Amino acid sequence: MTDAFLSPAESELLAAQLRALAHPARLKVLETLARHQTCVCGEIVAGLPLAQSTVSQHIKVLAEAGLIRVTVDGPRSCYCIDHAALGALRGRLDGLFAALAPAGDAARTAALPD
Amino acid sequence: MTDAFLSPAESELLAAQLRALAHPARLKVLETLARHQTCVCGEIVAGLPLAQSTVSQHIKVLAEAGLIRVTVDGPRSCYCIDHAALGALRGRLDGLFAALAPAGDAARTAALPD
DNA sequence: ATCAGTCATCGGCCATCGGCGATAAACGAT
DNA sequence: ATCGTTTATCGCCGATGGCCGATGACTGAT
Repeated sequence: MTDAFLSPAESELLAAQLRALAHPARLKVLETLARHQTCVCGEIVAGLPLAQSTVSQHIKVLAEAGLIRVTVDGPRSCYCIDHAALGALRGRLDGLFAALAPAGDAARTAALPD
Repeated sequence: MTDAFLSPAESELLAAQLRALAHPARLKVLETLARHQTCVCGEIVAGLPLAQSTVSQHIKVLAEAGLIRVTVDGPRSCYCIDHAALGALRGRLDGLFAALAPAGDAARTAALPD
C-alpha cells in the first residue's frame, strides 16, 4: 500500500461521482429523494427554483453517475437513490481519506478541532 | 431534522469542496502531498503528465477550496494538506450520507453487497 | 382521435474548465 | 548585475457545464 492509493481507473470513477455530487441542485435532488424515501417525480422540480428541463438534466447527471435509479412508471418517471452505489462511493471516500491522513492515523474519524 | 439536511450555505460549501476533489489530477496532487508527508513543490509536477502551468492551476483550485495550505519558502512554494479542513469535509460528507441513508439506518457503514 | 399531463431531449446562449506555451515575478548564487 | 531556478499568471483555445424555452415522446382519460 505504499505504491498507489488510487489506480487511474479508480481515480477517474471517484472523480466522476464526486463531480456528480458537486452541485447544490443535485445535492438538493438527492435530499428530496431521501426525504420521500420512495421514488418521486415532479416533486423534485417543485422543490427547486429551476426550470423542469434543467432539473431533468441534473437528474440525468446523477443517473449517469450511477447514484440514482430510474423506473418508468406509466406516464411518469420515478427515481430513487441507489443506496448500494452510494455506499460504495462512501467506501471509496473512506479509502481516500485514509490515504490522505498522516501515515497510520486511522483513528482520526470524528475528532475535529472545529 | 425533518426540515433541511443541508442549508443553502452548507450545500454551496460542500459542493465547492467536492468540485475541487472531482478531478483525477487533483486527487493525484493530494495523494502526492500525502506520500511525502511534508510539503513538496515541483515534485508534484514531476508526478503528473501535465504542464507546470496546468499543475499550478490545479494546486490553486485545491488551495482556494481550503484543502491545502501554501507556505512560501524562499524561491519555492511548499504545499501541505490541510488535515483539519479535510477532516471537516469528511464530517460534512458523513452528514450527507447519513441524511441520504434510508431513515434511521445509521449502521450502514461498511456492509455493502457489491 | 383528441386532449392534458409528465418527462426527456434539442438548440442556443453564456460562463467556466482544462489544457498549453509564453511570460513575469521572486529568489539564490555567481 | 546577471544568470538559473522555481512558481504564478496571462492569453488563447476547444470542450464542457448550466440554464432556459420550445419541442417531442409517451401515457391516460375523454
